[in-house]
Amino acid sequence: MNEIAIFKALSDRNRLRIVSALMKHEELCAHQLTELIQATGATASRHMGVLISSGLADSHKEGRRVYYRPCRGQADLSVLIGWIESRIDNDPDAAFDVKRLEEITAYTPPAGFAENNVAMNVVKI
Amino acid sequence: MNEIAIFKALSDRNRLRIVSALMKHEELCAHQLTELIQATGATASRHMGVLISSGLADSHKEGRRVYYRPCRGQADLSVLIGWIESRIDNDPDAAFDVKRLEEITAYTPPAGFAENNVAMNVVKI
DNA sequence: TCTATAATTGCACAATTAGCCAAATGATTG
DNA sequence: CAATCATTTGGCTAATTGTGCAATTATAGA
Repeated sequence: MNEIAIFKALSDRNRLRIVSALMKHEELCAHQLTELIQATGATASRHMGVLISSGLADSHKEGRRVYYRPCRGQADLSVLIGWIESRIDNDPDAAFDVKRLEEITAYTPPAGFAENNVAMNVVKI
Repeated sequence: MNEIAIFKALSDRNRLRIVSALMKHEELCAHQLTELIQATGATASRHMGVLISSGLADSHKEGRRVYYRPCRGQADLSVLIGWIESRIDNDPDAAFDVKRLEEITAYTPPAGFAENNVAMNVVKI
């Protein structure tokens, strides 16, 4: 709907990392995204709010977790998403995120075991 | 090169108007862009600086005027530009700008006649 | 119900940004 | 040269934004 809101949403490094992550994994919970960008849950939550209100992501709640997905429903966005994807593929920083995200998602702890989440012990950047 | 800089550049209403204008006219001078966005020359100049350093526009000087062009050279950008174009086509606000830009370019005054530029007397929004 | 976990919201703060005015820089013409 | 025009840059302000901490809401389990 609003191009400016979309560009604004994509113009922050952490939000762009999140969008890229969602393009690869189709579904990630707030906690995983928080780990990815290495910020507080509050910050990640606010970033997700921006992505949702610009139409770039959707969320749904399952138990006490909130899961996010890319908003692929909108055909309008597919060209833009495709462009980002092609750029990301040549970006070494993004490659590092992809690897890290695999570690994060490899062991997604059941609710209530965040402290034992091995992904949390991965070296911080 | 840098997606974030590109999105940041595009996330401002006036810069998006300028980019859209450059897509339609291929070459516009600073004064024309200043009129389009109805700001001071200083403001327009800074916007152009952002667009140039993000790789979205080029400039070249002719006499005392500076002309700007979309940076179509980069094949990387064509998909993104195409997406913007398709969105703009359905935007009534953008349609108004197109009309107005035709008035502005209809009579491009020779250097030294800015005060008599009929386009300057067009109703301000 | 009480406790632990997950996410969001209120508040504060630092950093960035869009905008203007005024001064400076370039370029043309008398 | 001096004057004029076109654009850029310096300095400032108001508004926005990204972030963390602390408090709050919501959910699940003992």
